[in-house]
Amino acid sequence: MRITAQEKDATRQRIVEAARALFRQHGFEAATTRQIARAAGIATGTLFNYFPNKEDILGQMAGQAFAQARAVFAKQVVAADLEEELFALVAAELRQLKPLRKLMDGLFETVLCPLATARGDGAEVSLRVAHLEIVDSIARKHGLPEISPLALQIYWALYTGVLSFWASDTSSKQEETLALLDQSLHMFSAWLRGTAGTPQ
Amino acid sequence: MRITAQEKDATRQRIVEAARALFRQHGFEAATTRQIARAAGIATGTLFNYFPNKEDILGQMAGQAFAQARAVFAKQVVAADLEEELFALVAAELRQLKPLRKLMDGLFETVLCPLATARGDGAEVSLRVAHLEIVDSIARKHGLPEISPLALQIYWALYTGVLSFWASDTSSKQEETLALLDQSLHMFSAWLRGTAGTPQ
DNA sequence: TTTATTTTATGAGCGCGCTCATTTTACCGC
DNA sequence: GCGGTAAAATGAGCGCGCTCATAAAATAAA
Repeated sequence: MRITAQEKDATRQRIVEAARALFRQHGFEAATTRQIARAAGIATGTLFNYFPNKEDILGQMAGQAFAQARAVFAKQVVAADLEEELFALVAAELRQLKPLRKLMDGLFETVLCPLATARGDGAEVSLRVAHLEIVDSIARKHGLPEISPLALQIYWALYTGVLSFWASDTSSKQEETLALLDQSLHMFSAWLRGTAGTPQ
Repeated sequence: MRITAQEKDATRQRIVEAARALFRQHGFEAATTRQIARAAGIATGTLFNYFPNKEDILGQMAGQAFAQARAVFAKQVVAADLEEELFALVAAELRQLKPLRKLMDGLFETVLCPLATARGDGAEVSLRVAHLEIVDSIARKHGLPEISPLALQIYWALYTGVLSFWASDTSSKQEETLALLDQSLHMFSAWLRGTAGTPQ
């Protein structure tokens, strides 16, 4: 029973869309994998042939949003300095993630949790690594030598801090999140400039 | 069946000690509430008369460690500046938390997760609020006007970043964590000084 | 076409955290 | 002592995420 790649992808996407609807309606925790499977027209067990666990379904949705954000970001005008460009990057991500905002708690448990450092389970790492690679490339473009692992660690802490604040930011246009992001990046890039010359 | 407060406390502590042993032996996830209850000499259901959920048992253990750390910190010599004093505070916490280091993943899911901001479920908030209150009092003691909610948000992001890095820091004396803490606090306090005079 | 082989789908079943109707226990006034 | 009462303990049971032995389906070999 060999099946074409497109058929598999179609099923995967059916699962994701079924999950999207149920997550929106009931929330991440309350929506059950049995419901999702039923809505996607497959058996419960089959769902786990396509995704290793429930959280990775949400991870897939988030991954698509992040990919979209990167695409949007890639073709927009280059900002003047590092700080502004990082701001634009994260702002683009938030814009794409907006429909998933209320589901972010489901993502923080493993995919975006700061602990995602060293366990290397797959999706969680790829989201982190993918983002940090862009950050690194932006920094390089602005003439910074190389961002140390420690600096990336600090950046990631601030980044997840912004995301988690945003997840429960109910202000109309998320101005509070943008203020937090602005200040975080301001502090970070000032610190980066300050330690650029020092050894390590 | 009225029971004295000390009897309740004794049972609570028996549960915590049983859980401590089983968590250490099997890890947080693998140790089951049935095992813990059996080891503590009570029925499964009874356990949930003493703790609302499994994670709060670990939360209790962590809470005791944090309280101990605060006690140690309170009676040590005052550091010269804000940065050093915050460093001493967190270092004291890490020292007390050391036996729980491998269990930290169980704590990050809700108790220490950056999301703990606005949900206000109890233990998670009290750990956060308790720590931030000490930070605030230290800052005041060093003549800083008042730490804005935004600044506290940034501090908490950095703090949880340090804790989560530490949770999987296998270097012998956690030097890498201490370096991260040092740099994080250096950046934060420099930023604090820089924005102290500016309007918000 | 028939048989063998491999891939995919299936859903009963497992152990989990946790609940709740019921039973047991400790204390009161008499 | 002895019911009455309220607090606390109990464990069968629930629904969950997830597994895995089995069935079904698709291809390859004959």
